[in-house]
Amino acid sequence: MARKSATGRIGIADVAVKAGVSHATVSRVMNGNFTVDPDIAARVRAAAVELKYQPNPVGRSLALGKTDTIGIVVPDLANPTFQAILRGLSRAAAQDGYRVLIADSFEVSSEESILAGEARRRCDGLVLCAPRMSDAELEEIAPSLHPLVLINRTTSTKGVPSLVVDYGQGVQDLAEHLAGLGHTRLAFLAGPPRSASNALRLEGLEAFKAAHPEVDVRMLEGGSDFDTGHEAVDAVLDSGATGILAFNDLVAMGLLSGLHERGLDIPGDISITGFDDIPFARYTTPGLTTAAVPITELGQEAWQQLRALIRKESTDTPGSRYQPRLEVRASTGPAKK
Amino acid sequence: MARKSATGRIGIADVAVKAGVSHATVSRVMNGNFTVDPDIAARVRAAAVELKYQPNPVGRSLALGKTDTIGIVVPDLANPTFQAILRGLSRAAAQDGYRVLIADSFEVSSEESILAGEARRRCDGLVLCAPRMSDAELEEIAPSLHPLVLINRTTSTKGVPSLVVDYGQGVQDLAEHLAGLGHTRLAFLAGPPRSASNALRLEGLEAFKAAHPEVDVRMLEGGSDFDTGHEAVDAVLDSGATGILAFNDLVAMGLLSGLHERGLDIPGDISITGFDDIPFARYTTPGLTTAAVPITELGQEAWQQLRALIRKESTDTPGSRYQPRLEVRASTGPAKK
DNA sequence: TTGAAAGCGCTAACAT
DNA sequence: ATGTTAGCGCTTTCAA
Repeated sequence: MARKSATGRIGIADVAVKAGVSHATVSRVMNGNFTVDPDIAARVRAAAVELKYQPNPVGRSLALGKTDTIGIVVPDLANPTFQAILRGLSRAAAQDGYRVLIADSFEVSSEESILAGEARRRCDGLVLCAPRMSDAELEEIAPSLHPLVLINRTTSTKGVPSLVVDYGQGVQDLAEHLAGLGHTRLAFLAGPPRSASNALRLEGLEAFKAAHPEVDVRMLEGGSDFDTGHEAVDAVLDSGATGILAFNDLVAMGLLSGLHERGLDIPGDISITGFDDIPFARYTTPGLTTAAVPITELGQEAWQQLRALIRKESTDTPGSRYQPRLEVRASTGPAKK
Repeated sequence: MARKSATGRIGIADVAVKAGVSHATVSRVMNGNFTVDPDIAARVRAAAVELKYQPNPVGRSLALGKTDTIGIVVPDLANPTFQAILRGLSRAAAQDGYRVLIADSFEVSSEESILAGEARRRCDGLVLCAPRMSDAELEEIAPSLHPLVLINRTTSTKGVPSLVVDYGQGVQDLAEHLAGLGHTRLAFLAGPPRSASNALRLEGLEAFKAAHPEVDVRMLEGGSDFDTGHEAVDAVLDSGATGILAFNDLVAMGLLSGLHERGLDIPGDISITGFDDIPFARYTTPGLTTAAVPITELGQEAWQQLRALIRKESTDTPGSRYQPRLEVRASTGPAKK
């Protein structure tokens, strides 16, 4: 047996012995260094194949100071939006030979900075997805997280690109759509209080209210998942609103289900809008009117930005802004007279 | 500034200098070794805090021979089933201080063993999710992947627990349900050819056919995603079947949508069943009859098994078998006369 | 072209 | 109780 190293696995030393060279030479061959004599290189390669030798990435990482891994921290892995971002990120990173380490904060904002720090130390860069932490906290830890890319959040820290979706515009478009259908009493079923994208939606609604003083817009507390919508039925009915802007598609779907259980007709009695246009939004009953966000692209773009930072190529890219697209389906209709 | 180490980050040596002790003592303090004098320990801790020192996990991993990270390789990160498994796994592992590295093979079976090997080398253990590779290949690489847990796949290699869903029984239950509604012409819209869970479904259908010679069961080629179902409309109509067993919920939803576009009534004209009971299955039009799989539990259980292997606690756990539960909704109804 | 040796940041056995 | 030293597995200077 050729198992010599302490870990019990085949190490570079085993190959060196088998090929009758120093481990430095094995390293050169494994890394495609052409200063090695072809014959010796062949011998080394043969030995490596025979022993099924694969370099230990941890040793490599320590020597090279890089891990070829990036981290992503998300508030909730159950959320299709974050799943899509993760997918886009993973796919793009894989094409450049990078792997992705995930960290789910389960919406516990106090855990985020710890998770982010831990993930970052194991990785070459980090994507922070819709962090719930305060601006102050974000600003404090951002420098120690560099290279860092932010999604749906901005910071004044230099060199941290932000990819943000213009939720404010999206929600305005949806509200305009409802107003255009004759709705004069709207209600916004809000998202997690610490969510920056929720704050952007609120800003958008303020702009809408300013432009449409004739429309009454109520604010309802909420969350980001299906249950939130389902549990909001009473609050929605009490509000007397005929057009409901749900925080996102999941909340809208929960609400839809809850209202159906009460025997209400959508959109006959009440119109509902979502946000995100997750793949399932078109298969609800009725299909969900929503604002479509090119979310997988966002994950890909996050990698592009992060890669540039890792390669120290850019310091000047502030990030990108994405415009949602109004997607009208059957969950919205004319207001009841 | 206290930045001495080559990487530019604060290292154990910086803390040692600041506290006026050796780096070994710093290591002891950081690892909670009580043989250190309380006063000195306090001094070290103060220095660590002041310098914002955090041990480098790569150095630690190399010294300890463990990474506190596990890997998971999935055939398709866009598939809600694998997302749910990932979520359950990540959540359970996080509670024990482990992180998860993901690898998406994008249904390219030839990539799987490479991805698995790479992931495994960076991690302390691996979860291989519904691998598409051949039995021979799986058996060949399984030993080098240990500690390894398999999901929806079995192998004869010893010490590799398998968590499998009894898709055969589930599909039988669904077929029985359709037969009970009077359907005598069924069609199975199959999954990816290399999918072991597809093979299990086929076995289940054989058992069903043996028990119900009066029922005709056609086999249709397919896949695992929404598009597969959508594109199968012609094949489904040509088959003349009135009861369609889709490979999973996604395929069923795609088919549902395609049939609606052709003006067919579900379940009036054709009954459809899915598989998995993903969260969205109840929000389609009509709600999808399906076989519910406790998928998040599966991810959790995968971690329990993997943890036992990592801790070398078990060699005798063969794994677990999960029974799907028939979930009757509105997408199935009496056969047309 | 190759080997010896240093070093990546850390832990742990050993010595004091 | 603490410091010195030897690894962990690898890459990379520096000599030869």
